[in-house]
Amino acid sequence: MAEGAFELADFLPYRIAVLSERVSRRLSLIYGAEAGITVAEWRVLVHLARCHQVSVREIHDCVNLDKPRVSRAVTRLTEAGLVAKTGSATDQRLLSISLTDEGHALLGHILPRARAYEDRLMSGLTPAEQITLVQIMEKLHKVLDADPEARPRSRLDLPRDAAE
Amino acid sequence: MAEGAFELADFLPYRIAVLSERVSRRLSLIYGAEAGITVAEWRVLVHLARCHQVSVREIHDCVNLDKPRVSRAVTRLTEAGLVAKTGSATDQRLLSISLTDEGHALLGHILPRARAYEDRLMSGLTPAEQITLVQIMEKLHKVLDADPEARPRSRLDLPRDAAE
DNA sequence: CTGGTATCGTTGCAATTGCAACAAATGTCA
DNA sequence: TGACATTTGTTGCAATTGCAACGATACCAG
Repeated sequence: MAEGAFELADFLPYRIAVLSERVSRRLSLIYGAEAGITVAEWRVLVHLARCHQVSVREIHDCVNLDKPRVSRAVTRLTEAGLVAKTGSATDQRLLSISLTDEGHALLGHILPRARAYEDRLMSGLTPAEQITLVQIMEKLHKVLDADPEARPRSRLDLPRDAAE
Repeated sequence: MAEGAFELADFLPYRIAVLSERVSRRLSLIYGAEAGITVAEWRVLVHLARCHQVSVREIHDCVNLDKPRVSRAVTRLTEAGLVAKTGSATDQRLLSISLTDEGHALLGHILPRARAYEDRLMSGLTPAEQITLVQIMEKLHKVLDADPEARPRSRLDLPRDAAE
């Protein structure tokens, strides 16, 4: 029985990967069709909407993209006029990246649709289930946090709202 | 308030993607270090352990990999001696792909570790939560099943054990 | 200052990916 | 039978990816 049938379809990492890819691909239709935006560019834009003046490294730390990916995404977004990058005055190494008006406008278009998509997903769950899902995902993260072999989490992905 | 801060870290598709990538990367250390196996090759091997004589298309249908990916994975696995591909007698187009003894041996090594990893993940959840997680993921899939824009699910990923 | 070290953003490069085109084999229908 | 569509597995190719190395700037100890 040690090698009882191994059901890939029941294997939790596989299940999560399949769901994740399906959810992501559907989402990418929204920002991909609306503007030729990739997932990296999407994450950068969204992050900039919140943190208005940030460096490449800060983005890298916050949205689960490696530095080269952020760098190239920012380059493309700059060429597309959605983002402006200016050198920091105090530290010549740093870039100060921010949304342009055009970038804000684009997000104004896309964010509502992204929210609507999330709402549609959520609508399949009861409010209790919505909370439970987040809690369970957090517990899985906790297991990985305790695993020295696992890649650490981005700072911003840690639970934030817990009572201090 | 229509543009109340959009928290990427609270956005469900992002959350799922981050967790999925973290879980997958940790898993890939197991089959990647054990043998230079990629995720595509891993899925093909596992599928072959269950379905002993299958074609490329069948694998493609079952493990959420596109045909070229399966084809190349099978090629590499064949070169590595883990898999044998023979032409079908009845239909010259079809390949009949199966594990070699060496492939079985490798899986004998890796599967217990994969199971142990899954168990470790699961150990962070109560038994009730384990069931709930699967149910919730299934509900999210259901939402996507109803969405004509979403990519359809693989046959094998549909819930199977439901009472007929 | 000055040499060594760390940080920042970029670039190179090999490998992977996704998608479409493709040849070969089979099926279909007159 | 013979033209046409379908299916199967592979290949081409452009684009993306992950990782390491790099130049440039800033920090720091003596």
